[in-house]
Amino acid sequence: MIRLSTETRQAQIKEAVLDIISSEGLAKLSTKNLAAKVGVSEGAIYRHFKSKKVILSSIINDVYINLVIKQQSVANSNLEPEKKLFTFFCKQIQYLIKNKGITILLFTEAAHANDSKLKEQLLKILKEQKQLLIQIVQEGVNKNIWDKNLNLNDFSTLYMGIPVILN
Amino acid sequence: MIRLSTETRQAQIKEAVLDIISSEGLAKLSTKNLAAKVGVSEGAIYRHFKSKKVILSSIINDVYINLVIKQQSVANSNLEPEKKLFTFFCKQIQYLIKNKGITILLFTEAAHANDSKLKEQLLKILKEQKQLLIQIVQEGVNKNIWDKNLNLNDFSTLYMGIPVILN
DNA sequence: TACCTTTGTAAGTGATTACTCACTTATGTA
DNA sequence: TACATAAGTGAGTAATCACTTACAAAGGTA
Repeated sequence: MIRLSTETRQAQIKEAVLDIISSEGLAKLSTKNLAAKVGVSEGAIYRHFKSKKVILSSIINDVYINLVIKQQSVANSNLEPEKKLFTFFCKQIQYLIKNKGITILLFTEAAHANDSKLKEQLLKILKEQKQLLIQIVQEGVNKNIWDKNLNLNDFSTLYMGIPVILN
Repeated sequence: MIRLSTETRQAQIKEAVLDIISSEGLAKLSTKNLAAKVGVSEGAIYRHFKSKKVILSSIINDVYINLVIKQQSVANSNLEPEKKLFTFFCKQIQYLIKNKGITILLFTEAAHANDSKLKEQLLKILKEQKQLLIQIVQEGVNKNIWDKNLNLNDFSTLYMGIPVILN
């Protein structure tokens, strides 16, 4: 049997989770199916993650690190607001396309609402993104690029929904 | 024991399904939990529905009858396009608010993608709604109320997503 | 009253779930 | 080479899943 480090296996497992979700649906995400996809026994999964929930939690945390942090640097950059908004949006779309299973995971897991910890993680990401959007739009309004009467909050909410609709 | 007609029980069961989904989440929608909510034994559920899938299918069919049919009559009415669009939108929002569990059911069931029959039913509803929207917007464009350069398809897709975002 | 259909229940069914455990084996280090 | 540790396995676990079945009893009809 091939033996790999915990770090490698964790990455493989998380990749397999998104693979299963996007190709077979969330309902097929059983530990048995997951282990088969990775090519190890079910027990091996539990060598690298404490529970199934922790795997999902770790994936959501990756979203924060790989997407939201980048979006933060865009929002705080020296770019013009219009360019910022465009880049912000592109980063989101690119990320969701590159990690197809994530949208399903984020929104159906929120709907299931079993685990409050996962839900909190999700809300943290959405709140952070919305705050960044408001920040960008506010800057644009201050620079007279966009209409003063624009409702920051509503606009940002709408803007965040677009990737979901597309999905 | 109290005995009620199949029609009454079916309505009770469907109501209980939406109740559980909106208050506890889709994952808690087990036949055991459902039976408890209705106040009968698990076996009684199967007196009135052949399977769990059939219950969900019946609920989705109700959406078609109670929402889409009404939206059809709005689209085909003598109202002005602007008024039509507004009424169409209101009907949708009102319905989703009144039946809170339905949005979750529709979109997470589509994400789970277990059952192709349910998925077909969903797509039929979405297609029908989109077609009605295109019809309304086309009429508005023809009457020079809205810009000719409006992309009918994209606009309709966006418009349909709004209730989802709000939800 | 006799009888049939419908609605109900209690106690199951096998399948699947997430997860555990005793045990084996590979690997880096002293 | 010896050994501790980390990685992996196979066969379990109890719990839960959707669903079934044998039987009881309510209610309408003759």
